[in-house]
Amino acid sequence: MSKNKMSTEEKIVSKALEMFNERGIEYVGLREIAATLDMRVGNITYYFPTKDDLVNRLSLDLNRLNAEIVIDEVNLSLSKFLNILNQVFHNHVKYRCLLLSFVHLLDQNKLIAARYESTQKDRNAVLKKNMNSLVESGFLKFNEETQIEYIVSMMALIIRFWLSEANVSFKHLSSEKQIQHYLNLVGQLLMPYCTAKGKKEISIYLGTI
Amino acid sequence: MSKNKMSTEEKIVSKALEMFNERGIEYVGLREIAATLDMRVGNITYYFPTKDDLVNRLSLDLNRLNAEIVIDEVNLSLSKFLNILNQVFHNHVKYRCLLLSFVHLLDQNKLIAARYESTQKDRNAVLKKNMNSLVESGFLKFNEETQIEYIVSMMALIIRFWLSEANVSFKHLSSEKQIQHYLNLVGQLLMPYCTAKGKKEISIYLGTI
DNA sequence: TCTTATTTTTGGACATTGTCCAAATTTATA
DNA sequence: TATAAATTTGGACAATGTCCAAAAATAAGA
Repeated sequence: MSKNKMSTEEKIVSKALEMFNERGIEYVGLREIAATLDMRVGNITYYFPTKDDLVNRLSLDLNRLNAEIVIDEVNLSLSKFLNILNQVFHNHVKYRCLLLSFVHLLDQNKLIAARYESTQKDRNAVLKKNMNSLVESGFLKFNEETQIEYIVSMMALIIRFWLSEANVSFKHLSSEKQIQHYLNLVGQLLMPYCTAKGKKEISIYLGTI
Repeated sequence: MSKNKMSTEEKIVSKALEMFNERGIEYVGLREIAATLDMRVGNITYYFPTKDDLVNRLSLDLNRLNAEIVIDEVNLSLSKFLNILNQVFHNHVKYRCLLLSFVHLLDQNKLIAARYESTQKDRNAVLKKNMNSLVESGFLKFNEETQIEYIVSMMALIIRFWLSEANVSFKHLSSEKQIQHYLNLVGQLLMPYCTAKGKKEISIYLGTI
């Protein structure tokens, strides 16, 4: 992280993320970022012609970070699943500015909108596949297909907006405590559809974090 | 709604809501609103010194609208509860611009933030009281107190962010269909904690909307 | 090493934004 | 009708994202 060997572009990206996270994308001007880095605005627009391009870069970085999370689909357990969610939530905190501007970004930033469109269906499909894996390994049990759809919808809602809600309702709590709370919600969401084995593992996982 | 007998202030509020809903609060300039109403910006700032004041006015209007919804706390049933939620969701659609900018408004608009702070705890308390009413009238049954807390947390999340998610995931659906979807989610959320009587009423209510 | 390209950085312009205010106009009051 | 108050105007201000020609710094070729 030593600032010396950072390229100009890296410096801009890094500082922009820092300031955006602190005060919100919409409320940090490019000139402020430039001033902090002791350069002029035009220099930022040399690397990122528009602010949307800069924000899009951050969005790509978050995507890459999330893509690094390995999902063991064959041997999936409930604790592994919750652990993956835990990692996703931590990435969200690192790029919190994006999640807090989620709605506006999607109908303002064409670049991000286009990419999101193509990945969101995949995400829900992966969630659904994970639930089916957990059924097969005896952690979950559903009576109807609609119950899986319901669980997936709820999870999608939590994953997309947990940080937004935490930001308005649990601002006084640490990120760690916030994540704990929403992991707990996911656990309780799954509870009614757990086998005895599943209930046990959730309790253990939630008890140890 | 005839435009003639509207005062200047009413015209501004009405047109601002219309344009904000259409394109987002942050992306509609005061000069655009003024131009549409064939007046100058200064005229808007005469009634609303800052844009925040104008937005705050809309927020107050939404609060008033929601306050008009009558909650029969003594004879509450599940269908009545879902019906109330239905009305709230319709009000949200009318003031959609506010809900879509929810996060930013709360850490940008001091006026709205202060008011929200004082009402949000009440709202959760009301939700909790409603759940207890539904237990007493034999619609719901909880084994532990934590289950009620969980249900209330989930409902709060849905109520605050259903419109945001609908805006990114179900843009192609009509508002009516969107509301239907999220009422359904609430129904399925309650299902595992329903008595036979409760299950029946939810099925009926969700089957008829 | 000197010259020529190429990349990077600068400084200033532009239209637009929210905010502000003195002057002009309209409306109400006495 | 004369005076006071409320409303509307037009123009200013600083800050925003975007853009571009010229200057500076770096790399490449001789």
